Amino acid sequence: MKKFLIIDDHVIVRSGMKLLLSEIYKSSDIHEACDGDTATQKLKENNYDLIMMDIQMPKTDTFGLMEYIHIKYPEAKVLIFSVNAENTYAKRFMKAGAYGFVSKESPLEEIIKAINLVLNNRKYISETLAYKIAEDSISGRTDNPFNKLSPREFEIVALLLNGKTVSDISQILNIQVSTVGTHKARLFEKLNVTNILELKELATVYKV
Amino acid sequence: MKKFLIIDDHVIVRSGMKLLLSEIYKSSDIHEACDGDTATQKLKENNYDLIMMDIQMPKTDTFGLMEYIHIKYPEAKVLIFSVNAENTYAKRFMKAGAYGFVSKESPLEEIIKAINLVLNNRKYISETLAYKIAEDSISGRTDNPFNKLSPREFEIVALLLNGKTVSDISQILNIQVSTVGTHKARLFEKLNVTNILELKELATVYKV
DNA sequence: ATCTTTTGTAGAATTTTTTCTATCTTTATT
DNA sequence: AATAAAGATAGAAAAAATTCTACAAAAGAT
Repeated sequence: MKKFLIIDDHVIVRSGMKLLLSEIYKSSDIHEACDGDTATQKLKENNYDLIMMDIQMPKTDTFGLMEYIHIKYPEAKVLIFSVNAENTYAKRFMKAGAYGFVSKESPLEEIIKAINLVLNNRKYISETLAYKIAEDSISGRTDNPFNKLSPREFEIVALLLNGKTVSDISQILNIQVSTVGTHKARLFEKLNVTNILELKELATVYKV
Repeated sequence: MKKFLIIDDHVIVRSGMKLLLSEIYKSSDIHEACDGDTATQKLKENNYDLIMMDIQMPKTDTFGLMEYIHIKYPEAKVLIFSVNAENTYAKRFMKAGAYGFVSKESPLEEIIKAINLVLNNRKYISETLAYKIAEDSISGRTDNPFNKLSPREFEIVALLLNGKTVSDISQILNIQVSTVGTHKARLFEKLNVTNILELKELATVYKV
């Protein structure tokens, strides 16, 4: 009897995922969480075989959640399930302990494959992503400027790109405004942009 | 026996929606389309009681599709089902002939309510959206929100959209920073945006 | 193993932006 | 013409963001 946790803010996506999981694993116990708080609550009370998580949720710092899960429950298997383009996010989440990364655009077979692999303790990334990562690491090249960012900086760009202000971010991340300011300045420097619109444009180009 | 068409590029969303519809209408015939081409194909071959459509799909001009459906099948009832913030898109789609607009973030009850209303030939929009639209039409119609701006405000949006800061603008226009600030606040209010990224998005939608 | 660089953090000072209130002008409305 | 609404402008106060400096911890390099 498998136990699943689905973390996603859209009720329809949760339903769809639930349906899919219950079709693959006839008798399974499937829980849902619509935000980070609910998720951590559920995690405290249960022991899941697989956690499916979206990385774009309004009130939740999903990268932080990923790290938290990985530290608190090192055995947990998290399969990231996202609408975002893989390239930039995937590597980071994998590094933070995720077991796999599938796009919501993926065909059903691929999603099923990913679920099965992860349940069997194997990591999953799509072929195209694997290729990209290999390519990057062979050429030692960071052609995507966002790869130059540190984890914290990346966390902050994501929030910035989401329209969050510096003080919003300082609250979300529980750090001082000046700290956010420093990160912001450094990341603008690294990305060679001077304002949020340029940042947005760059992010669009690199499908961040 | 109801006949439904779900147009969405995410297989999981389609599944979730399918599940939901089949739960409300026990015996129903539910078709899916993952893009505009498939959708028009399906529409040619079938007569649907309700069409559920996402407005954000990679390879599809969904606004064009909406207009096409409305012209070709004036009887068709389309319920827009979107992740986008309502304010910007909803009105345009409603004007183009949609019967309703729900956000994917909406709670289940609201989604169900919308589906039932539309099936009974009644239009549906959320209360907050209705309020916004009413407010708009009371104040100053002009469906392109940028037309609501005064000449000076328009001058300032243009500069803002160009990445200029408030103090840049005060210099360029030879007016006080606080004046620019006032204009900016008023124009954000009129356009119903809260930050520069939203402004940019709105400007893109309206090809400003 | 040691030195260097990068990263995460923040206090304090400074600069910039926002907000609030208010005045005068122009443009509608009756 | 009289009155009302909308627009352009700021001063002052308050809030937010940036910059500069600094330091400890982590990661990399030699």
